[in-house]
Amino acid sequence: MMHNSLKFNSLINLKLTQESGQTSQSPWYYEDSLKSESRIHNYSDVILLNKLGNLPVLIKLSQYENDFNSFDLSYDFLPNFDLSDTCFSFKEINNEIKNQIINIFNLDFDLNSFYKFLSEDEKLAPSVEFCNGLRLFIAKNKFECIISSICSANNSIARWTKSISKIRETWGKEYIFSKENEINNIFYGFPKVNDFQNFYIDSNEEYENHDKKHKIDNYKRNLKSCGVGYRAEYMKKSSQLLLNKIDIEEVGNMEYSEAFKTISELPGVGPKVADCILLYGYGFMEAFPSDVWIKRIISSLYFGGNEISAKKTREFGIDYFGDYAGYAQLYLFHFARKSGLMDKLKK
DNA sequence: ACCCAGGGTTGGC
DNA sequence: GCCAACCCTGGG
Repeated sequence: MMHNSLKFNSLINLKLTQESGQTSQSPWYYEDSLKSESRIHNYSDVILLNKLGNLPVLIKLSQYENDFNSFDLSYDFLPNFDLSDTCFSFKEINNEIKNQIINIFNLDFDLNSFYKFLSEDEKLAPSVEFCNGLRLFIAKNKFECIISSICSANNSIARWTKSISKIRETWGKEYIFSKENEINNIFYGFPKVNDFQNFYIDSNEEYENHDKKHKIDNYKRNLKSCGVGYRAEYMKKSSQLLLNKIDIEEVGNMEYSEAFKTISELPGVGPKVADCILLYGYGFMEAFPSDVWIKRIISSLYFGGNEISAKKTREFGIDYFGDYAGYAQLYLFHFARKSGLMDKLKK
């Protein structure tokens, strides 16, 4: 039972933010409910309070269908948790949860100033209405974001989201909360960098063991069983680098250009994926992930329909939008999807 | 069975 | 710097 609660007063459309297909993480568990004939959207997931000994907390966010100016949060601990066994206070826990939620949903970002900026550009102005309340959905786990972004390359949103969920369910730590009032009470974390070192990537590796039992065990450790295909090798090699060479946290302290160079060293990480990791994983607002769609949109809006390269698209975005580059990318992508502009550009 | 596309990356010239 | 080849899976 969720008895602890917090309230947030910020402009945000939770549903839109959760469902906008951002690459940082799979959407949280969704269910809707009714309260005096008003519909409520509820999203839940587990977050780890890393400043409080990685204490796992089940978070549930609730927002009325038509209220984009506030949402409620309630949370719960694992059944065997006893606060008096720890040295933490409720106040500390509340603060830490609040900080993480502010970070994940980028609540410190001034949306209204951004909307003013968009409105002053007639090409961007229409996106405000389509995307009202859309915010960045920043990863709560940077490593997950890196793997998830590698998985997204040359893949479809539906497929890579499914793969990531499967990775979590297969190797992630399981958290089982009490079932009272909650439809879903089982959640999974994301496997650690260390876990990835033991994964197989090649199906031939399974047959090195003649024992049938081992074969099954090995299959369970084969990344490809999660449908990631050839990206398995990238994931494994990248996690080796993240263990031995590149410090995940350190990248966050770098200047954007240095961070871009560093994260690009990972196999399977090209310019587009690097920018996704930096934007959705680290919150580098000046990153401008340039994929085929953004390329087409920018070409159409700012280059008279003459298709420019992805590299040039990125340079244009960084240059033209500055610190709003990441948000501009998010809004343009979503606007193009929703408005039918994408279908038009495809032809 | 075949063909194609998916919010790209890699390695070749 | 450009372009083809390419790695897989799921849907038509």
